[in-house]
Amino acid sequence: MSHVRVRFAPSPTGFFHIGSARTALFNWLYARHTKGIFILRIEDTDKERNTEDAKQILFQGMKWLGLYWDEGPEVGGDYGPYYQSERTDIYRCYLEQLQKIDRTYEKDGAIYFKVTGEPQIIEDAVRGRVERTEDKDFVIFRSNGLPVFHFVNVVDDITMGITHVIRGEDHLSNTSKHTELMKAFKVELPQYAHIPLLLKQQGPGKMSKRDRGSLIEEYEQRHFLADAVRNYLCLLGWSPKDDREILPIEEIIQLFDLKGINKNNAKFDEKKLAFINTDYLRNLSLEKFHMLCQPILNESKIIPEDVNEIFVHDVLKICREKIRSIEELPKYCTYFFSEKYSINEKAKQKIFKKGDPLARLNEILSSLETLNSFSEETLEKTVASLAMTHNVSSGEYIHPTRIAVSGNQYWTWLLCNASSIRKRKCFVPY
RNA sequence: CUCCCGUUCGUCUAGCUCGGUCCAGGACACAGGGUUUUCAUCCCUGCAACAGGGGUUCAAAUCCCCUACGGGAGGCCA
Repeated sequence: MSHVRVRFAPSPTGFFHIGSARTALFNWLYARHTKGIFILRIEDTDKERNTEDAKQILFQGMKWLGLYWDEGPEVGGDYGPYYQSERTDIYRCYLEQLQKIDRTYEKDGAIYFKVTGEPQIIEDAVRGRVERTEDKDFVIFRSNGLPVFHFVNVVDDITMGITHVIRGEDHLSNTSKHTELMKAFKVELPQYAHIPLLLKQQGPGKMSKRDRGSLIEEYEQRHFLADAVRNYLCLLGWSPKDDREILPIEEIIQLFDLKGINKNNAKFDEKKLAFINTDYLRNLSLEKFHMLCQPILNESKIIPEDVNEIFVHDVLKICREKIRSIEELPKYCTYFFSEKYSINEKAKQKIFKKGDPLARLNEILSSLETLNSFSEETLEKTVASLAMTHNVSSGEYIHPTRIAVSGNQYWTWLLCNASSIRKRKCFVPY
Protein backbone atom coordinates (compact mmCIF):
# COMPACT_ATOMS: atom_id res chain seq x y z
CA MET A 1 0.00 0.00 0.00
CA SER A 2 1.38 3.32 -1.07
CA HIS A 3 1.63 6.14 1.41
CA VAL A 4 1.68 8.83 -1.25
CA ARG A 5 -0.55 11.76 -0.46
CA VAL A 6 -0.78 14.64 -2.93
CA ARG A 7 -3.01 17.63 -3.01
CA PHE A 8 -4.43 20.14 -5.40
CA ALA A 9 -5.00 23.37 -3.52
CA PRO A 10 -6.73 25.98 -5.63
CA SER A 11 -8.41 29.11 -4.47
CA PRO A 12 -11.91 29.46 -5.84
CA THR A 13 -11.73 32.40 -8.18
CA GLY A 14 -14.86 31.91 -10.22
CA PHE A 15 -13.16 30.20 -13.13
CA PHE A 16 -11.11 27.08 -13.64
CA HIS A 17 -7.91 27.93 -15.42
CA ILE A 18 -6.42 25.41 -17.78
CA GLY A 19 -3.05 25.68 -16.08
CA SER A 20 -4.60 24.88 -12.72
CA ALA A 21 -6.42 21.99 -14.32
CA ARG A 22 -3.15 20.63 -15.61
CA THR A 23 -1.61 20.90 -12.14
CA ALA A 24 -4.62 19.08 -10.73
CA LEU A 25 -4.27 16.48 -13.46
CA PHE A 26 -0.60 15.80 -12.74
CA ASN A 27 -1.34 15.41 -9.05
CA TRP A 28 -4.20 13.10 -9.83
CA LEU A 29 -2.11 11.06 -12.24
CA TYR A 30 0.63 10.64 -9.70
CA ALA A 31 -1.83 9.60 -7.02
CA ARG A 32 -3.43 7.06 -9.31
CA HIS A 33 -0.05 5.86 -10.53
CA THR A 34 1.16 5.22 -7.01
CA LYS A 35 -2.23 4.14 -5.71
CA GLY A 36 -1.97 7.02 -3.30
CA ILE A 37 -4.44 9.61 -2.12
CA PHE A 38 -5.48 12.68 -4.08
CA ILE A 39 -6.68 15.50 -1.89
CA LEU A 40 -8.62 18.60 -2.84
CA ARG A 41 -8.05 21.47 -0.48
CA ILE A 42 -9.70 24.83 -0.90
CA GLU A 43 -7.50 27.81 -0.20
CA ASP A 44 -10.14 30.32 0.67
CA THR A 45 -8.31 32.56 3.09
CA ASP A 46 -9.01 35.45 0.78
CA LYS A 47 -12.72 35.69 1.47
CA GLU A 48 -13.57 38.32 -1.09
CA ARG A 49 -13.82 36.04 -4.07
CA ASN A 50 -14.75 32.91 -2.28
CA THR A 51 -18.36 32.33 -3.27
CA GLU A 52 -20.50 29.26 -3.59
CA ASP A 53 -20.62 29.76 -7.34
CA ALA A 54 -16.87 29.90 -7.56
CA LYS A 55 -16.58 26.60 -5.73
CA GLN A 56 -19.12 24.95 -7.97
CA ILE A 57 -17.29 26.02 -11.10
CA LEU A 58 -14.17 24.43 -9.69
CA PHE A 59 -15.84 21.18 -8.62
CA GLN A 60 -17.70 20.94 -11.88
CA GLY A 61 -14.52 21.40 -13.90
CA MET A 62 -12.72 18.75 -11.88
CA LYS A 63 -15.53 16.28 -12.28
CA TRP A 64 -15.90 17.02 -15.96
CA LEU A 65 -12.27 16.08 -16.46
CA GLY A 66 -12.79 13.01 -14.34
CA LEU A 67 -10.42 14.20 -11.62
CA TYR A 68 -12.29 12.83 -8.65
CA TRP A 69 -10.64 13.43 -5.32
CA ASP A 70 -10.29 10.95 -2.49
CA GLU A 71 -10.40 13.50 0.30
CA GLY A 72 -11.81 16.98 0.37
CA PRO A 73 -15.07 18.86 0.05
CA GLU A 74 -18.14 16.71 -0.57
CA VAL A 75 -16.31 13.49 0.20
CA GLY A 76 -14.70 14.26 3.56
CA GLY A 77 -11.68 12.45 4.98
CA ASP A 78 -9.67 12.08 8.17
CA TYR A 79 -7.52 15.13 7.67
CA GLY A 80 -10.17 17.81 7.44
CA PRO A 81 -11.51 20.34 7.42
CA TYR A 82 -10.56 20.84 3.78
CA TYR A 83 -11.43 24.51 3.63
CA GLN A 84 -8.74 26.78 4.95
CA SER A 85 -11.38 29.14 6.24
CA GLU A 86 -12.33 26.42 8.74
CA ARG A 87 -8.84 25.71 9.95
CA THR A 88 -8.04 28.88 11.88
CA ASP A 89 -7.56 26.99 15.17
CA ILE A 90 -4.91 24.85 13.57
CA TYR A 91 -3.10 27.92 12.25
CA ARG A 92 -3.22 29.57 15.67
CA CYS A 93 -1.75 26.48 17.20
CA TYR A 94 1.10 26.37 14.73
CA LEU A 95 1.71 30.07 15.18
CA GLU A 96 2.13 29.48 18.90
CA GLN A 97 4.72 26.85 18.20
CA LEU A 98 6.77 29.37 16.29
CA GLN A 99 6.28 31.97 18.99
CA LYS A 100 7.48 29.52 21.61
CA ILE A 101 10.77 29.03 19.84
CA ASP A 102 11.09 32.76 19.25
CA ARG A 103 10.87 32.64 15.49
CA THR A 104 8.35 35.47 15.18
CA TYR A 105 8.00 39.13 15.90
CA GLU A 106 5.33 41.73 15.47
CA LYS A 107 5.64 44.85 13.37
CA ASP A 108 2.87 47.22 12.32
CA GLY A 109 0.34 44.74 13.64
CA ALA A 110 1.50 41.96 11.40
CA ILE A 111 3.37 38.86 12.54
CA TYR A 112 6.66 38.15 10.80
CA PHE A 113 8.56 34.91 10.59
CA LYS A 114 12.30 35.07 11.23
CA VAL A 115 14.20 33.26 8.53
CA THR A 116 17.54 31.59 9.22
CA GLY A 117 19.02 33.00 6.04
CA GLU A 118 20.71 29.67 5.41
CA PRO A 119 20.80 28.34 1.87
CA GLN A 120 17.77 26.17 1.25
CA ILE A 121 18.39 23.10 -0.80
CA ILE A 122 15.49 21.62 -2.67
CA GLU A 123 15.80 18.25 -4.30
CA ASP A 124 13.16 18.77 -6.91
CA ALA A 125 11.86 15.70 -8.71
CA VAL A 126 11.62 17.60 -11.97
CA ARG A 127 14.47 20.09 -11.76
CA GLY A 128 17.01 18.35 -9.63
CA ARG A 129 18.91 20.20 -6.94
CA VAL A 130 17.90 23.82 -6.59
CA GLU A 131 19.51 26.13 -4.10
CA ARG A 132 18.11 29.43 -2.96
CA THR A 133 18.48 31.61 0.06
CA GLU A 134 15.58 33.35 1.70
CA ASP A 135 17.12 36.46 3.14
CA LYS A 136 14.11 38.46 4.22
CA ASP A 137 11.73 37.78 7.09
CA PHE A 138 8.19 37.55 5.83
CA VAL A 139 4.66 38.09 7.08
CA ILE A 140 2.76 35.01 8.21
CA PHE A 141 -0.20 36.73 9.85
CA ARG A 142 -1.66 39.94 8.51
CA SER A 143 -2.60 42.82 10.76
CA ASN A 144 -6.24 41.80 10.28
CA GLY A 145 -5.46 38.52 12.01
CA LEU A 146 -5.61 36.30 8.95
CA PRO A 147 -2.74 34.02 8.03
CA VAL A 148 -1.08 34.37 4.64
CA PHE A 149 -0.62 31.82 1.88
CA HIS A 150 2.91 30.63 2.60
CA PHE A 151 2.07 29.88 6.19
CA VAL A 152 -1.24 28.10 5.69
CA ASN A 153 0.08 26.20 2.72
CA VAL A 154 2.90 24.75 4.77
CA VAL A 155 0.81 24.07 7.85
CA ASP A 156 -1.82 22.32 5.77
CA ASP A 157 0.73 20.22 3.96
CA ILE A 158 2.18 19.18 7.30
CA THR A 159 -1.11 18.41 8.98
CA MET A 160 -2.55 16.66 5.98
CA GLY A 161 0.48 14.43 5.66
CA ILE A 162 1.33 15.55 2.16
CA THR A 163 4.25 13.54 0.83
CA HIS A 164 4.67 15.11 -2.62
CA VAL A 165 4.11 18.73 -3.53
CA ILE A 166 3.39 18.89 -7.25
CA ARG A 167 2.74 22.46 -8.36
CA GLY A 168 3.54 25.06 -10.98
CA GLU A 169 7.04 26.39 -11.44
CA ASP A 170 5.85 29.81 -10.39
CA HIS A 171 6.16 28.50 -6.85
CA LEU A 172 9.73 27.37 -7.16
CA SER A 173 11.23 30.60 -5.90
CA ASN A 174 8.87 30.62 -2.96
CA THR A 175 9.82 27.13 -1.93
CA SER A 176 12.67 28.48 0.13
CA LYS A 177 10.09 30.19 2.33
CA HIS A 178 8.29 26.92 2.70
CA THR A 179 11.36 24.94 3.61
CA GLU A 180 12.35 27.57 6.16
CA LEU A 181 8.97 27.08 7.79
CA MET A 182 9.05 23.30 7.51
CA LYS A 183 12.40 23.21 9.23
CA ALA A 184 11.22 25.57 11.95
CA PHE A 185 8.42 23.07 12.61
CA LYS A 186 11.02 20.30 12.59
CA VAL A 187 9.25 18.19 10.03
CA GLU A 188 10.59 16.25 7.11
CA LEU A 189 10.39 18.04 3.77
CA PRO A 190 7.98 16.68 1.22
CA GLN A 191 9.22 15.69 -2.22
CA TYR A 192 8.83 18.75 -4.39
CA ALA A 193 8.05 18.59 -8.08
CA HIS A 194 7.72 21.88 -9.92
CA ILE A 195 6.06 21.42 -13.25
CA PRO A 196 6.48 23.76 -16.22
CA LEU A 197 4.01 26.52 -16.91
CA LEU A 198 1.57 26.90 -19.73
CA LEU A 199 2.40 29.86 -21.94
CA LYS A 200 -0.06 31.71 -24.10
CA GLN A 201 -0.08 30.68 -27.74
CA GLN A 202 0.66 34.17 -28.90
CA GLY A 203 2.73 36.86 -27.29
CA PRO A 204 4.78 36.70 -24.14
CA GLY A 205 3.96 35.43 -20.71
CA LYS A 206 2.03 32.60 -19.14
CA MET A 207 -1.53 31.91 -19.98
CA SER A 208 -3.92 34.07 -18.07
CA LYS A 209 -7.63 33.96 -17.55
CA ARG A 210 -8.11 36.64 -20.15
CA ASP A 211 -6.62 34.56 -22.93
CA ARG A 212 -8.95 32.82 -25.29
CA GLY A 213 -9.18 29.16 -24.51
CA SER A 214 -7.72 29.44 -21.04
CA LEU A 215 -10.74 28.27 -19.11
CA ILE A 216 -11.86 24.68 -18.70
CA GLU A 217 -15.51 25.66 -18.65
CA GLU A 218 -15.10 27.04 -22.14
CA TYR A 219 -14.25 23.61 -23.49
CA GLU A 220 -17.13 22.05 -21.68
CA GLN A 221 -19.51 24.64 -23.08
CA ARG A 222 -18.15 24.14 -26.55
CA HIS A 223 -18.83 20.41 -26.30
CA PHE A 224 -15.27 19.26 -26.46
CA LEU A 225 -14.83 15.72 -25.21
CA ALA A 226 -13.48 15.72 -21.69
CA ASP A 227 -11.29 12.70 -22.36
CA ALA A 228 -9.70 14.47 -25.29
CA VAL A 229 -9.00 17.64 -23.33
CA ARG A 230 -7.51 15.58 -20.55
CA ASN A 231 -5.37 13.59 -22.97
CA TYR A 232 -4.07 16.79 -24.53
CA LEU A 233 -3.28 18.31 -21.15
CA CYS A 234 -1.23 15.24 -20.27
CA LEU A 235 0.94 15.93 -23.31
CA LEU A 236 1.88 19.41 -22.15
CA GLY A 237 5.04 18.72 -20.21
CA TRP A 238 4.84 14.96 -20.31
CA SER A 239 4.98 12.24 -22.93
CA PRO A 240 5.02 8.45 -22.99
CA LYS A 241 8.42 8.67 -24.77
CA ASP A 242 7.48 6.26 -27.48
CA ASP A 243 5.95 8.51 -30.12
CA ARG A 244 2.39 7.82 -29.08
CA GLU A 245 0.18 10.75 -28.19
CA ILE A 246 -3.36 9.56 -28.01
CA LEU A 247 -3.69 6.87 -25.43
CA PRO A 248 -6.21 5.75 -22.85
CA ILE A 249 -6.01 7.31 -19.45
CA GLU A 250 -5.43 3.95 -17.79
CA GLU A 251 -2.24 3.62 -19.75
CA ILE A 252 -1.15 7.16 -19.00
CA ILE A 253 -1.66 6.46 -15.32
CA GLN A 254 0.52 3.42 -15.62
CA LEU A 255 3.31 5.25 -17.45
CA PHE A 256 3.17 8.58 -15.64
CA ASP A 257 6.03 9.46 -13.38
CA LEU A 258 7.51 12.66 -11.98
CA LYS A 259 10.88 11.95 -13.58
CA GLY A 260 9.29 11.97 -16.99
CA ILE A 261 8.08 15.53 -16.69
CA ASN A 262 9.77 18.16 -18.85
CA LYS A 263 11.49 21.20 -17.45
CA ASN A 264 10.56 23.71 -20.08
CA ASN A 265 7.35 25.66 -20.40
CA ALA A 266 4.84 24.69 -23.05
CA LYS A 267 2.63 26.68 -25.34
CA PHE A 268 -0.98 25.72 -25.52
CA ASP A 269 -1.97 24.74 -29.06
CA GLU A 270 -5.66 24.79 -29.83
CA LYS A 271 -5.21 23.08 -33.18
CA LYS A 272 -3.59 20.07 -31.65
CA LEU A 273 -6.36 19.87 -29.09
CA ALA A 274 -8.87 19.99 -31.92
CA PHE A 275 -7.08 17.18 -33.69
CA ILE A 276 -7.10 14.99 -30.62
CA ASN A 277 -10.71 15.86 -30.01
CA THR A 278 -11.61 14.70 -33.51
CA ASP A 279 -9.80 11.46 -32.98
CA TYR A 280 -11.73 10.78 -29.80
CA LEU A 281 -14.94 11.73 -31.56
CA ARG A 282 -14.37 9.20 -34.32
CA ASN A 283 -13.77 6.46 -31.80
CA LEU A 284 -16.95 7.04 -29.85
CA SER A 285 -19.65 4.40 -30.00
CA LEU A 286 -22.73 5.62 -31.77
CA GLU A 287 -24.66 5.38 -28.54
CA LYS A 288 -22.17 7.47 -26.62
CA PHE A 289 -21.99 9.94 -29.47
CA HIS A 290 -25.75 10.26 -29.55
CA MET A 291 -25.80 10.83 -25.81
CA LEU A 292 -23.15 13.54 -26.00
CA CYS A 293 -24.94 15.23 -28.89
CA GLN A 294 -28.26 15.39 -27.13
CA PRO A 295 -27.57 18.58 -25.16
CA ILE A 296 -26.46 20.60 -28.16
CA LEU A 297 -29.33 19.30 -30.25
CA ASN A 298 -31.73 20.39 -27.54
CA GLU A 299 -30.12 23.80 -27.19
CA SER A 300 -30.12 24.51 -30.87
CA LYS A 301 -33.79 23.52 -31.23
CA ILE A 302 -33.30 22.20 -34.72
CA ILE A 303 -35.09 18.95 -34.14
CA PRO A 304 -38.88 19.02 -34.41
CA GLU A 305 -40.94 17.67 -31.53
CA ASP A 306 -42.46 14.83 -33.47
CA VAL A 307 -39.20 13.53 -34.86
CA ASN A 308 -38.62 9.84 -35.26
CA GLU A 309 -35.82 8.81 -32.89
CA ILE A 310 -34.55 6.22 -35.32
CA PHE A 311 -34.21 8.93 -37.92
CA VAL A 312 -32.18 11.07 -35.51
CA HIS A 313 -29.98 8.13 -34.85
CA ASP A 314 -29.42 7.62 -38.57
CA VAL A 315 -28.56 11.24 -39.05
CA LEU A 316 -26.05 11.16 -36.23
CA LYS A 317 -24.48 8.10 -37.74
CA ILE A 318 -23.72 10.11 -40.85
CA CYS A 319 -22.58 13.13 -38.87
CA ARG A 320 -20.18 11.29 -36.66
CA GLU A 321 -18.04 10.45 -39.66
CA LYS A 322 -18.01 13.98 -40.99
CA ILE A 323 -17.81 16.57 -38.26
CA ARG A 324 -14.66 17.52 -36.42
CA SER A 325 -16.30 18.51 -33.18
CA ILE A 326 -19.70 18.24 -31.61
CA GLU A 327 -19.75 22.01 -31.60
CA GLU A 328 -20.30 22.10 -35.35
CA LEU A 329 -23.09 19.55 -35.34
CA PRO A 330 -26.05 21.97 -35.62
CA LYS A 331 -24.47 23.79 -38.52
CA TYR A 332 -24.04 20.51 -40.26
CA CYS A 333 -27.23 18.63 -39.62
CA THR A 334 -29.94 21.27 -39.65
CA TYR A 335 -31.11 20.47 -43.16
CA PHE A 336 -31.95 16.94 -42.14
CA PHE A 337 -34.71 18.31 -39.99
CA SER A 338 -35.75 21.54 -41.58
CA GLU A 339 -36.18 22.97 -45.03
CA LYS A 340 -35.11 26.36 -43.82
CA TYR A 341 -31.46 25.86 -44.59
CA SER A 342 -29.62 28.44 -46.62
CA ILE A 343 -27.89 27.80 -49.91
CA ASN A 344 -24.19 28.43 -50.04
CA GLU A 345 -23.95 30.96 -52.86
CA LYS A 346 -20.39 30.17 -53.77
CA ALA A 347 -21.14 26.50 -54.05
CA LYS A 348 -24.20 27.21 -56.12
CA GLN A 349 -22.34 29.44 -58.53
CA LYS A 350 -19.68 26.86 -58.97
CA ILE A 351 -22.28 24.32 -59.98
CA PHE A 352 -23.90 26.65 -62.46
CA LYS A 353 -20.64 27.27 -64.23
CA LYS A 354 -20.84 24.16 -66.28
CA GLY A 355 -23.55 22.00 -67.75
CA ASP A 356 -27.18 22.56 -67.03
CA PRO A 357 -27.77 21.82 -63.38
CA LEU A 358 -31.44 22.79 -63.46
CA ALA A 359 -32.17 20.30 -66.22
CA ARG A 360 -30.29 17.63 -64.31
CA LEU A 361 -32.25 18.37 -61.20
CA ASN A 362 -35.54 18.10 -63.03
CA GLU A 363 -34.51 14.83 -64.52
CA ILE A 364 -33.43 13.37 -61.25
CA LEU A 365 -36.56 14.65 -59.59
CA SER A 366 -38.82 12.93 -62.12
CA SER A 367 -36.90 9.71 -61.73
CA LEU A 368 -37.02 9.82 -57.98
CA GLU A 369 -40.75 10.39 -58.01
CA THR A 370 -41.31 7.05 -59.64
CA LEU A 371 -39.37 5.22 -56.94
CA ASN A 372 -41.03 3.64 -54.00
CA SER A 373 -37.79 2.66 -52.29
CA PHE A 374 -35.10 5.15 -51.42
CA SER A 375 -32.47 2.66 -50.52
CA GLU A 376 -28.89 3.51 -51.24
CA GLU A 377 -28.81 0.88 -53.91
CA THR A 378 -31.80 2.12 -55.90
CA LEU A 379 -30.61 5.68 -55.64
CA GLU A 380 -27.24 4.78 -56.96
CA LYS A 381 -28.82 2.88 -59.85
CA THR A 382 -31.10 5.77 -60.66
CA VAL A 383 -28.27 8.23 -60.83
CA ALA A 384 -26.13 5.87 -62.84
CA SER A 385 -28.80 5.14 -65.42
CA LEU A 386 -29.64 8.80 -65.81
CA ALA A 387 -26.03 9.58 -66.44
CA MET A 388 -25.88 6.78 -68.93
CA THR A 389 -28.93 7.81 -70.96
CA HIS A 390 -27.91 11.44 -71.08
CA ASN A 391 -24.29 10.55 -71.62
CA VAL A 392 -22.90 12.76 -68.83
CA SER A 393 -20.94 11.98 -65.68
CA SER A 394 -22.88 11.06 -62.59
CA GLY A 395 -21.25 13.99 -60.89
CA GLU A 396 -23.46 16.28 -62.90
CA TYR A 397 -26.41 14.90 -61.02
CA ILE A 398 -24.80 14.43 -57.71
CA HIS A 399 -23.31 17.86 -57.24
CA PRO A 400 -26.41 19.96 -57.86
CA THR A 401 -28.52 17.56 -55.87
CA ARG A 402 -26.32 17.77 -52.87
CA ILE A 403 -26.46 21.51 -52.88
CA ALA A 404 -30.19 21.39 -53.35
CA VAL A 405 -30.78 19.10 -50.41
CA SER A 406 -28.19 20.45 -48.01
CA GLY A 407 -27.31 23.91 -49.20
CA ASN A 408 -23.66 23.04 -49.24
CA GLN A 409 -21.23 21.33 -51.51
CA TYR A 410 -19.31 19.79 -48.67
CA TRP A 411 -19.71 17.10 -46.14
CA THR A 412 -22.66 14.99 -46.95
CA TRP A 413 -22.61 11.92 -48.96
CA LEU A 414 -25.50 12.39 -51.28
CA LEU A 415 -27.07 8.97 -51.34
CA CYS A 416 -27.08 8.54 -47.66
CA ASN A 417 -28.51 11.95 -47.30
CA ALA A 418 -31.21 11.55 -49.90
CA SER A 419 -32.42 8.28 -48.49
CA SER A 420 -32.66 9.89 -45.13
CA ILE A 421 -34.68 12.81 -46.20
CA ARG A 422 -37.00 10.76 -48.35
CA LYS A 423 -39.14 12.47 -50.88
CA ARG A 424 -38.94 15.94 -49.54
CA LYS A 425 -39.39 18.89 -51.80
CA CYS A 426 -35.73 19.41 -51.75
CA PHE A 427 -35.38 21.00 -55.14
CA VAL A 428 -37.51 23.98 -54.34
CA PRO A 429 -34.73 26.38 -53.49
CA TYR A 430 -33.84 26.57 -57.13
C1' C B 1 17.52 45.67 -10.08
C1' U B 2 18.30 40.81 -7.30
C1' C B 3 17.49 35.63 -7.19
C1' C B 4 15.60 31.00 -9.41
C1' C B 5 14.33 28.00 -13.75
C1' G B 6 14.62 27.01 -18.78
C1' U B 7 16.43 26.98 -24.36
C1' U B 8 15.84 20.44 -30.19
C1' C B 9 11.42 21.87 -36.59
C1' G B 10 6.09 27.50 -36.34
C1' U B 11 3.89 24.28 -31.97
C1' C B 12 3.99 19.74 -28.60
C1' U B 13 7.88 16.46 -28.12
C1' A B 14 11.83 11.78 -28.71
C1' G B 15 17.03 11.59 -28.08
C1' C B 16 20.56 14.10 -23.09
C1' U B 17 21.02 9.94 -17.04
C1' C B 18 25.48 5.76 -19.43
C1' G B 19 29.20 11.22 -25.52
C1' G B 20 29.68 7.62 -31.20
C1' U B 21 23.87 3.75 -33.77
C1' C B 22 21.21 11.47 -34.90
C1' C B 23 23.99 15.12 -41.64
C1' A B 24 18.47 14.44 -35.22
C1' G B 25 12.84 10.55 -34.95
C1' G B 26 7.31 11.24 -34.20
C1' A B 27 2.88 14.28 -34.00
C1' C B 28 -0.02 18.89 -34.99
C1' A B 29 -0.05 22.81 -38.42
C1' C B 30 1.27 24.10 -43.42
C1' A B 31 2.23 22.77 -48.88
C1' G B 32 1.74 19.20 -52.82
C1' G B 33 -0.14 14.38 -54.59
C1' G B 34 -3.26 9.84 -54.35
C1' U B 35 -7.89 7.01 -52.81
C1' U B 36 -13.05 8.46 -52.21
C1' U B 37 -18.41 9.90 -58.37
C1' U B 38 -18.30 15.18 -53.83
C1' C B 39 -17.03 16.16 -48.69
C1' A B 40 -14.98 13.93 -44.39
C1' U B 41 -11.78 9.90 -43.45
C1' C B 42 -7.48 7.42 -45.06
C1' C B 43 -2.55 7.05 -47.58
C1' C B 44 2.00 9.19 -49.65
C1' U B 45 5.53 13.14 -50.27
C1' G B 46 7.57 17.74 -48.92
C1' C B 47 8.82 21.84 -45.56
C1' A B 48 11.27 22.62 -41.15
C1' A B 49 15.18 22.38 -35.33
C1' C B 50 20.07 20.79 -31.62
C1' A B 51 19.96 29.64 -29.43
C1' G B 52 25.31 31.65 -30.11
C1' G B 53 30.42 31.26 -28.66
C1' G B 54 34.24 28.85 -26.17
C1' G B 55 36.20 24.51 -24.08
C1' U B 56 36.85 18.84 -22.75
C1' U B 57 37.31 14.62 -26.21
C1' C B 58 39.54 10.57 -31.46
C1' A B 59 34.18 11.92 -31.21
C1' A B 60 29.06 16.48 -28.26
C1' A B 61 22.14 17.64 -29.32
C1' U B 62 24.27 14.80 -25.29
C1' C B 63 29.65 16.91 -20.34
C1' C B 64 31.73 22.08 -18.52
C1' C B 65 31.88 27.58 -18.88
C1' C B 66 30.25 32.30 -20.82
C1' U B 67 26.75 35.28 -23.53
C1' A B 68 21.98 36.03 -25.53
C1' C B 69 16.98 35.14 -25.29
C1' G B 70 12.49 33.30 -22.81
C1' G B 71 9.85 32.33 -18.22
C1' G B 72 9.08 32.83 -12.96
C1' A B 73 9.68 34.91 -8.06
C1' G B 74 10.92 39.04 -5.10
C1' G B 75 3.04 41.44 -1.66
C1' C B 76 -0.02 42.40 5.08
C1' C B 77 -2.29 38.16 -3.37
C1' A B 78 -2.66 32.97 -3.99
